[in-house]
Formats: sequence, structure tokens, C-alpha cells
Amino acid sequence: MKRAEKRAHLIDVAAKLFNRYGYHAAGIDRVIAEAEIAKTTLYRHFKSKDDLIVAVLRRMDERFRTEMRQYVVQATPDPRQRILATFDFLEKWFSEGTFYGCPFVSAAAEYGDRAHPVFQEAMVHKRLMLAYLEELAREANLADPAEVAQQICLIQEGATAIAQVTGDPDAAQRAKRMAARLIPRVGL
Amino acid sequence: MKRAEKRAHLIDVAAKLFNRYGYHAAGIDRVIAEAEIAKTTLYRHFKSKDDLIVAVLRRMDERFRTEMRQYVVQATPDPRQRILATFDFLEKWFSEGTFYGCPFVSAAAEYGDRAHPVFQEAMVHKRLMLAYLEELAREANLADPAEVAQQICLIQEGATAIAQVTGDPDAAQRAKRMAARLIPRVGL
DNA sequence: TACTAAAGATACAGATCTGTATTGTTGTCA
DNA sequence: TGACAACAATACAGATCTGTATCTTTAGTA
Repeated sequence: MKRAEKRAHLIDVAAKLFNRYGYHAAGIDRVIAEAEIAKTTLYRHFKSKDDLIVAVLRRMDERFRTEMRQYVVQATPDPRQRILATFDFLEKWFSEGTFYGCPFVSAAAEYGDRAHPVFQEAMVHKRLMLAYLEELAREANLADPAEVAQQICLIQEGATAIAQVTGDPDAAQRAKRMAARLIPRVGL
Repeated sequence: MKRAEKRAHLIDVAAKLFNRYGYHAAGIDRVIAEAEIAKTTLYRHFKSKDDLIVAVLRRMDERFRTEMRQYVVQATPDPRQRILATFDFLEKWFSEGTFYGCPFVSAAAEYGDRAHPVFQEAMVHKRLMLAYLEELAREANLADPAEVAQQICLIQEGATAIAQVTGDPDAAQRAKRMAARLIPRVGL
């Protein structure tokens, strides 16, 4: 395995463990055991655990938004329907069995200091999600794309939290229905 | 200080620390230092840290719902407005400076095993919140109280997550406007 | 006042945590 | 093939964690 692949694999394993057990509860020893690498190797790639966590969040943000984009694009060409398709993507996520709530919200909870790099990374993700939703709202010719994006974002967060605690993926479809009512139809 | 008061004080201190630093990050040593009690005293009241966490969650649930009830009752006599008043209560909470996101969602994230007592306690809180909102929806004579309760609950969770990550208490008022659009006016 | 239960103080056991140091092995490229 | 960087394996330092054991002091009660 090449160096870059090793690093990527390490991040993937760490992401899985952090999501499942939490950022504090999942220790470095467990990560290296599961990734089957030596501790020295980990610390050659990342100078600290916080550093690894930040890398994990960055990777998850990238993957999450890329996959959502791909899902939405292939789902429907209609701009308004694309906004609603994000909720189908959420439903898929919630049903995955590896879903333990939003990793970014959890990270912000475990590293409550707003100046902490981990918290900052969670904020970045939320900003980028907001930007994407605003982009969709703009393409749908909605009156106030920024406001719509904020609303959709809020509903998505709500659905995620509900699905996490209740374990019910249906939260996504309920959220979708709510979003449909909030978004005025194009041309109306 | 009497035994019962000591126990209550211990729970309050633990709640503050768990919220601020997280359930794993805040250690027993820190709790007893802040509460100014001996470790033996803590373990006389609670047989383990998990036990303490469960007690903290129970107390927070009780307090949260009681205070929300009181706030809502004194806010307005109109049943429909009472539903919306819950969002003003949230705004107050978000602005408190001691707000670090929903303690129950965070607890569920740190103890992701659904069979874990801590996770169970988070579920109980959500169930009770749902029951309260359904009660409000029923008093407002809404067509489908159970469905409305689920929707309001979802929006509240969304507002909480947004406020946590962005630090913006305005999420509560946005959520309130969204809720107002979702709840049909009485008699219509 | 004498008894008892609770609390304080403290040390400690045993595990686990992050991070480093050491030594040997592997693999890659010139 | 020889040099060099990465990796593995391992031990370890030093801190921190949960939980217990020991002993003393306090406080309430009969």
C-alpha cells in the first residue's frame, strides 16, 4: 500500500470508530489496531489526535457533500425536486446501520470550545452545506435562496437528530414533506 | 448541607461539566473537585459514573420540561400560540452562555449503543417531549396532534443543532416562523 | 453523652490514554 | 546492489481515568 493510500485508509478507519464510539471514547490504540498499522506510522502522518480528528472531519465533509451532489443530480433534473431529493439521500444515510447521528454536531459537542480546531471544522462543514443548499435554491429560482437554504438546513439537522435518537429513518420523509410545504412552487 | 441537598448539588455540578466538556472528557475527579466533595461521597450516592450520568439526564429532563411548561403557560393563554412559545423558550436557552447543544443528543452520540442506559435515558426524554408537544397540539384542536408534535419536535431539534454549531440564537426565531407556517390556524 | 451513619482526606490499584524513543525490518528507487 | 525513507513492533514515560480501601472527622439522634 502506498503512503497516500495508507493515510486514506487510516482516516477511514478512524472515521468509523469516532462515529461509532465518539471522539474521546475511541482511543488511538484502537484506531491503530483496527487499521493494522504501527503507532509510529500514525504519528508520522498526524502530529496529534486532534490533528487526526480534523483530517477525519475534512474527509467526511468532502465525501458527504460529493455523494449528496451525485445522488441529487441523478435523482431528478427539476431544480425544486432536487432540493427535496436531499432528504431521500438523508433517508439512505439514516438506514445505513453505521449511522450514529451527525459526526459534525457530535464533534462540536465533544469539543465545545468554539476556538478549538475540531469545532472550527464542524462550522466549516455547516457553512459549506448551507452554500450548497443555497446553490440549489438559486437554481430553483426561489425568491429568497439564502433564507430557504437556512430553512432546509434546519430541517435536515432536525431529521438527523430525530433519526439518531429514535432510530427511525422515517424522520427523513417527514422532513421532506415539511420542506415541500415550506418551499413555494416555482412560478407561484 | 443535608444528604438530599448534597446529592442535588452534585448532580447540578456534574450536569454543568458534562454539558461543557462532554460526558467522557469530564472526569469524576473534576466533578468532585468542582462540587467540593470527597470521592467516597460520590460513590456512596452513585454506584458508577454511568449511574451519575443517568441521574444527571433525568434531572435535566425534569427541569427542562418543567421550565418549558412554566414559560409556555405564562406566555399566552392561546393554545396555538403556546406551541409557538416553545421556540421563545428555546431562544432563551440558546442565549444562556451555558448552552452547548442538546445534552440528550450529545449523550446519545457519546453512548451510541442503543441498549446503554445513557442512550435509553435520552430516548425517554425525547418521548416525553413528544408527549408534551402532542398535549399542546391537542389543546389547540389541531387535526392530527401526533403528526404536528413530531413536526414541531423535528424543528426544535434542528434549531438546537444549528444554534449549537453556529452559535446563533436566531435559529429559534427562524424555527418559530417555520412552525407557524406548518401549523394550520385553528378553525381553518 | 454515647452511638451511628455520613462525609472528608488520601492513598492506591489497575486500566487506559496520548505521545515518544528504540530497534529492527521492509520496500523502493537510483 | 546500496542508500534511504517508511513501516512494524515494542517498550515506555507520564498523565489521567474509574473505582476501592483505609482512616479520621464531623454531624445528627436517641
